[in-house]
Amino acid sequence: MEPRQGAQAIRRALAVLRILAAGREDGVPLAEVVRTTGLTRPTVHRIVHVLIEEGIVERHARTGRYAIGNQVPELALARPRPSRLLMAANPSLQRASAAIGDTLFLTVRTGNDTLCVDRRIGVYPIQVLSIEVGARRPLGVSSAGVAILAAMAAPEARKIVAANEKRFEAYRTDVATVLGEVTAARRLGYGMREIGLVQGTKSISTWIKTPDGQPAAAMTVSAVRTRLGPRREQEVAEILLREARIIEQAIGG
Amino acid sequence: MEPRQGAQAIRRALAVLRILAAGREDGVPLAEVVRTTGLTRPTVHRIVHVLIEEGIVERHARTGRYAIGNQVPELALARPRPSRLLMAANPSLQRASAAIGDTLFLTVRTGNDTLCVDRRIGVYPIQVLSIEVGARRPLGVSSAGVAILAAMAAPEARKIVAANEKRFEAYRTDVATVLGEVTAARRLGYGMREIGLVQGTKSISTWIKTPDGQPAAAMTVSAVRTRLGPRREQEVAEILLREARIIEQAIGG
DNA sequence: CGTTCTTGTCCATATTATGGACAGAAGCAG
DNA sequence: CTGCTTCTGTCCATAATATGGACAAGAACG
Repeated sequence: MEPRQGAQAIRRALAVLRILAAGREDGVPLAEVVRTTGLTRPTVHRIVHVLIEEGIVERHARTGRYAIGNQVPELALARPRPSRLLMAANPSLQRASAAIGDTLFLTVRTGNDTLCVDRRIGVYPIQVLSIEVGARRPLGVSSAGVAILAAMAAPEARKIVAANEKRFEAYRTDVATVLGEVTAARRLGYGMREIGLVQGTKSISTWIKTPDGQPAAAMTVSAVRTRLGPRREQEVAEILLREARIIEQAIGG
Repeated sequence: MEPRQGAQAIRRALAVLRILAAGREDGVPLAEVVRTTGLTRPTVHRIVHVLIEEGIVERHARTGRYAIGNQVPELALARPRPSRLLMAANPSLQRASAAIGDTLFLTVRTGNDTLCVDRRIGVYPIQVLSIEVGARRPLGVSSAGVAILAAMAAPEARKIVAANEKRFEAYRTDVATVLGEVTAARRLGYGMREIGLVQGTKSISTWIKTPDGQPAAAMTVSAVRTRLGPRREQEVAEILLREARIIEQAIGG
């Protein structure tokens, strides 16, 4: 049912946009877009430059990198802000942040990516602030991504991981490792990474499902590893799991 | 130099998105998109449904209308928030709002549209709140649009107004009327509408130019007409003009 | 129960997007 | 300087893609 045809160019343009979005403000060089999308260079070049003319993409004068343009947030203003999820999650994030004291993230799934949409800084003096709101990563490379994959049907998770294969090497991981972590997360009931994307950090993530059973988001605690021994890991996971269920209720009702 | 070819479909998809954006949360029926874009119905239908599959557009179950989807704000997160302009304008808006007491709007130009990006409610008990952040109109139908057109080179303004012709009738105006108001605004030094989009209101707008002389935004005061007699109009215009120059400095430096 | 509005689908056609091949620019090593 | 590698940009014959006329069916209205 999915593949409606007659719009290859539009789909490709969107694929390019998603890669550019992963580059945030700094953007992405053309060659990297070519590599990660698998399109040919003339095609990417054409798409990107048309999007520049349309104001959807910008090019940084100094670096030559391509980035999401002004007009995207302008289009986004058409939607109500803040989103349903952000409103529903707000009280839980506040409670959990107060109870745990380490940095808390809310991450959504968008296509084959995870996207950080909220961050709460805790009271403990050492905070892991590497991930900012807007950070976008291939599903699978962060503990949030692993949690979200773990909450999906195994075949779908495998499909996404396979689709992201080309992008994994930039994060020094691969399909097999990711699938291993996903399996582990299914057993545990939550996602976990002993070695976070930043050296010396550890992360714990619970998934949040929509009423129809699809995982839509993950709630993550990141801290320096020594703060998250086995005992505290258990405590933190319990808080996250409890709040995740509350958020699910808030979305559903 | 402008028209790079080989991406008709992408340009068309973006034209559709801009129309959908004008529909805000409620969205726009397909037939209206067809009318205002001038594309054929099969083409619009195909584009819109591909965009739905991609998560860029949503369809409201009850009404069948099409609206900007979840994924647009997600892509927008790639950019730093708030924007340069919003930061630069913030102190001026605060000062002007305090000094004037009526509702104040900051409106940018985006393509052939005006887009309200900030609104400040004043202290006076009767406020004109019809325009919300995110409201999008064809350039020319609001006093902000007239001001922005007045700040551009006349031929370019005429071109934009001509391009918007099809959309004017929905706002009960036409090309000749708009061009007349633009000429009047050039003489006055600011845009003005005795009859606002809402009955009984009056609006005054000053333009804000980027360092290269292109108008990028407008600052508008809207109030019930009786609040804006000739004398007060003069006062308000002076405040707006002063603050507009300050914002231009802040953008330039 | 015709009239007019809407949305959705088909498919032959030609317009459009594609990508191989070529080329220049910038960085680096010897 | 020259050769090597990496990047970005352009051309154009070709194949594949997007197009839109025609048809259809549902919804709202009088």
